[in-house]
Amino acid sequence: MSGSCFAERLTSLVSLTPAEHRALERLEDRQRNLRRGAVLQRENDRSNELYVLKTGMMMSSVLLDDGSRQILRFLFPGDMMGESALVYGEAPETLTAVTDAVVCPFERPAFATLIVEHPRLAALIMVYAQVERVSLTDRLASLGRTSAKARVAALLLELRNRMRGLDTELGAAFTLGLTQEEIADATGLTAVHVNRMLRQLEDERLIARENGRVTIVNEKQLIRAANFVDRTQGLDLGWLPAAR
Amino acid sequence: MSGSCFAERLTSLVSLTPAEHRALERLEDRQRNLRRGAVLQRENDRSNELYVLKTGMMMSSVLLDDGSRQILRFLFPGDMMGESALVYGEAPETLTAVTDAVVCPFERPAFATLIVEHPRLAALIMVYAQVERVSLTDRLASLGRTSAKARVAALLLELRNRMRGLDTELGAAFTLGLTQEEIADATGLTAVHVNRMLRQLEDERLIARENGRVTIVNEKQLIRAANFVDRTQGLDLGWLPAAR
DNA sequence: CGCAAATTTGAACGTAGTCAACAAGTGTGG
DNA sequence: CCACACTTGTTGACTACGTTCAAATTTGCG
Repeated sequence: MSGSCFAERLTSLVSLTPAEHRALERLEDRQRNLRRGAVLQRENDRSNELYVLKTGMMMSSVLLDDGSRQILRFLFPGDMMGESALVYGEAPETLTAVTDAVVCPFERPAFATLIVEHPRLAALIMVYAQVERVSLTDRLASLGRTSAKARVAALLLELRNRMRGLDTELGAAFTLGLTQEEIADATGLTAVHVNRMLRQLEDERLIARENGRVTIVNEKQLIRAANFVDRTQGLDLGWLPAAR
Repeated sequence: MSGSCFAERLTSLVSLTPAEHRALERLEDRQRNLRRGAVLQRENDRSNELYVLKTGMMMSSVLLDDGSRQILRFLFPGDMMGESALVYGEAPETLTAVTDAVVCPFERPAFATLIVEHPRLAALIMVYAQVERVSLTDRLASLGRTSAKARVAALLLELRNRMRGLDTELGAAFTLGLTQEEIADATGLTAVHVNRMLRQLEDERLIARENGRVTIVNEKQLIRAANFVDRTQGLDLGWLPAAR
């Protein structure tokens, strides 16, 4: 087993060569611990580093000038963060720890070296960027064209599926780890309305709740209510270049 | 001047070597013409090809099962399309010609060859993927957290800026080339309400309209009304690997 | 235990959607 | 050349989904 979280993520798609493992481990030779609520990168601040999330959950968000917040994405162990440092001198988004977390920062030149020496890893990074892009477009369609109930249901399903990607034991019950206000900022709703939608989903026996724990009671119906599309199937990586 | 549209786009960031030019030209050795409304790639269809848009305007969209549509992105000459074929066996989105258009299709192995032989081009492709991702997150925040008026205003500004990227002569007036229904599907609104918002922007002297032509009358105020962030400034590509 | 944060619920309000009718523009075939 | 169908744009009246505001209750934490 490699010491690299990012490598571990990639091995779910292809098995890596020893040289590739070593290259990825170099990205994670430093660590930084974050407390819940800590800000790793702030919008409009100078940004030179990228990160791999090692443990915990984080989120990326933007703040509008009326003070409202839009959560763009939730991040889990093995996710790469802060790629916008590859493009923008100033960060376009804020990275915040949702739970206590451990991240591995690395510099842009290290990234450049990686893609020169390991073109297959470059390709795999592009693959993950695409997966993330499609997830963003699914959320865009959710915000643009579905009801409040559907958006909340879709978020629950997305988070459950992502958590199951890390812990295949995970069943129908899981701990959200988000406040209703955070759910609201992710779905483009108000906390009050999120509360009503959760209650409605509960009344309809699609989910159950105790404290922060959510149980998906009727997954089929929840998927329908959410307009949810599962993107974890049907990946096709036949075109990848040879490994080094 | 290179024959490649994509190369032309990249040269606005860095100047390319002759070898890089040649490599990009190979991606565009075939052409296909599309009529307005033609579908290049349909959601859930098998997808093996990628494309570079040569002339015209296209869009990518998804269809929800209640029949509503969300437009994800508008595409302009030099944009790469269909990158999801790098990941998914079935296309997650539909590609449609908004105007008559010319596209250059190429196969996934050609893409693999490109990034192996030209790591700096791989890096530049990642850079553009990031720019596109940030544009998507801006739209996500727009749909999630801003008013109908702001969303319409933001779309007008975004399209104008993208068109100006191609034609630096372009002033305050430009031809939208979209129906109000298409604006609605891009902003998550109804065509009726888009009409009202355009009228309101006109009544407030932020824009003017005759036929399909829009003139930005008061850009400063329009930017404020739209909560618009211009991302064309502040790019930083100092980390790029050496060219081959 | 005591306090702050988070959740829950109700009532009133407002933004955007729905439905319907009409006008203007566009292309087609008789 | 005009009649016709069809798409797009425009406007009004009504509806409904989600927001706002306020207050009570529960939960978690020092």
